[in-house]
Amino acid sequence: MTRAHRPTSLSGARSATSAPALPGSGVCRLQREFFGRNCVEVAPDLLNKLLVRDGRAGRIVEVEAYAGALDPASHAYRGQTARNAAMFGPPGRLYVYFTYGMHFCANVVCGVEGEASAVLLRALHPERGLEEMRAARAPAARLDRDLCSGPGKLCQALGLDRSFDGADLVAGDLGVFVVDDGTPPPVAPGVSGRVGLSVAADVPWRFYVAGATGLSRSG
DNA sequence: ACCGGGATGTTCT
DNA sequence: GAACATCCCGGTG
Repeated sequence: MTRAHRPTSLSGARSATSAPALPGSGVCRLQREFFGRNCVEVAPDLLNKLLVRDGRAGRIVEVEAYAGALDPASHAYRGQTARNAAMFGPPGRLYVYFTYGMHFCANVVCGVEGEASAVLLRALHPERGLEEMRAARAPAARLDRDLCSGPGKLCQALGLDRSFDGADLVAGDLGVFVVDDGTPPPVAPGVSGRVGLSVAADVPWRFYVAGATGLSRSG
């Protein structure tokens, strides 16, 4: 995949500056205000943003919204626990949980503190650090399009685990943040029911970049 | 292409 | 003890 420009400032962007724009490029980190809206609004707006973790980055191509206490499918539906505590914190942080005995999944907390509104990151288009991603996903992912084509896969590819639970994406804790490189979200994103749920799966809160390579299984 | 089963361990009932 | 916001591999059409 070709890029119009290579944002060289990405790799070195490690410090917790509050400046919205990185000097010398149209690339900017998303600030807390971006996440402080309802998950159903934030979810499609996250499409085509970059999730960055140190030298690795992928473009977000598939997400799902989970609406806290109002949503039977949300981990927050039955209130706060040790596991889901990060979701009840301020927006702009990660909620990372462990599931099926071997996989991690990452959410972006949004809304307002205490609301437990979140967006599950389901698939990325790999953009940078592909060698590291391949190493992290070996031996399973044979094709690059399978590196990040699912919520568990993208966490494995970027090395996101329990230690990233609660990481602040605005400050760039542990080298993780979300970046806008000027690519707008799709005007008409794909919309469908949510994947892998036994309750409230048909709520149309899955959003994806139509036609993108590397969507998850049910994409 | 599609489907079925097993892996694996944390969390909550 | 059951459920789980999953993934991978090996079967079959």
